[in-house]
Amino acid sequence: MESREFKDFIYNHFSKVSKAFSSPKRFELLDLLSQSPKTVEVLAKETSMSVANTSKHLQSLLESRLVTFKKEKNFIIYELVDDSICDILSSIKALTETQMVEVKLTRLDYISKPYKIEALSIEDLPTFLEGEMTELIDVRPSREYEAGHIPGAKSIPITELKEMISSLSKDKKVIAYCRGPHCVYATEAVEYLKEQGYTAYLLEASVHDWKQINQNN
Amino acid sequence: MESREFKDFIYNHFSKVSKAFSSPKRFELLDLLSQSPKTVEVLAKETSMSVANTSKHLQSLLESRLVTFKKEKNFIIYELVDDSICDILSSIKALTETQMVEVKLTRLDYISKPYKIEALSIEDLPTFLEGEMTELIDVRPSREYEAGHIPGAKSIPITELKEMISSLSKDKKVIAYCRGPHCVYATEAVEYLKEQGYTAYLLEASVHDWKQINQNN
DNA sequence: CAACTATTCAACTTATTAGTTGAATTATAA
DNA sequence: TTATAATTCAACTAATAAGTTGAATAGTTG
Repeated sequence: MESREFKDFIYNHFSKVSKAFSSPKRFELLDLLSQSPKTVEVLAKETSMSVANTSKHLQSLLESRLVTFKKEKNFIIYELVDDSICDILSSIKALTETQMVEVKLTRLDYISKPYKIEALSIEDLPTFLEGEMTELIDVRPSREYEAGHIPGAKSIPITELKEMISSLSKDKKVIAYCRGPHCVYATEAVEYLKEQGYTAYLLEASVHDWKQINQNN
Repeated sequence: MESREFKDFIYNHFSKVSKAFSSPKRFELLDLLSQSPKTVEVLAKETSMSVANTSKHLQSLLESRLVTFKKEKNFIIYELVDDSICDILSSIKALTETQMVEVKLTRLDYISKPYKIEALSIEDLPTFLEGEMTELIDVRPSREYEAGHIPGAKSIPITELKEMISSLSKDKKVIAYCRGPHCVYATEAVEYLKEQGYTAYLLEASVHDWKQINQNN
């Protein structure tokens, strides 16, 4: 094997894996799967794609070995093969925000709502949680909560916030988090909580961010 | 702005950055630039592309803001905008090797040569360097050495190894490194040194790997 | 200024990709 | 076994990307 042939071979493979991230919808699929395993149907609904097209994307992700699936009843449940994919997703997101300022601005703009929302970073969390006067809530779908959550967090899916709000005490500060800074569930939750007279904060971090920082303990 | 519209906007941008990595030649360009800034001509030669095509790829990298350039005389020198790009490159390489076994096998196969070569990992390095009986050599082009190298390493570009070999003592163990495990310069160097009767080892790591491990000191 | 060099642009061909729709497959449950 | 629900396949269209060649531009040096 010639040197050039060898290089072409390996760079072809590197780029094949990179291609998995290079379509907006496929990136979104991987991002959703980084929260928890999901069925084709759920993925199609969340990404606003046809089921057929979702399936096709999943096939291509299978081919580049970034996802696997398991069967359960007559559902096929897809999941990421490796946690390092989450790291790659978040490095690319971070790079995008630093290099393409418009993305950061759009996000901040989209998140700023009539009620001023105060955002905490993951480093602030421990000090906030000290003392019993705060409550941490995870507003993602319950499946994602079950697949992994920040210790001490209570599951209140955004879809059920209205019904479950009474379980939260107005004497406590409420901290809401969701899939990460590019997901709007937590923003919506904080907005609603403030409207209802709660003291609420946004945690701008994902479970994955939390894990990365706390992997040593 | 609607929720779907917002998602489409940000995922479009994430994928735009990812697209930079998704062509084999562009990945190779980024990989070369991760070693040191380079001119269009050098990049074209190293990747076996026409200058026009190289330029076009560089334009697209400029557009996705992964590279910048500076002018020097009538040369245009491209460089990466951010060190985090190196991290992304190496995560993708690592993921590719774990998921696509054929890549790892091909690399190991390509590297195995008539002379059995012993490969050291970056963690082994400090113990090997203790005592004055080893010599660490950097066999990349001198420009890349100048842009950054492992402390204590001596620059002996692979192209000049024949002439410079006399500067190495046969009483010392020689450790050679290059751009990383997917670059063959160090392998070729070790092979040649062994033929000439030296005790030589391959360091399977890049300067970037070294920096990552030693960033705290 | 003229000659030269490095780089980019423009026009074009070929190949690849995203997405649609409707039919086919597969597994479960009645 | 049949009906049903989940998923995939196949055929097609429209859009995008990679690469080639040759001309254009811009900056340097004699």
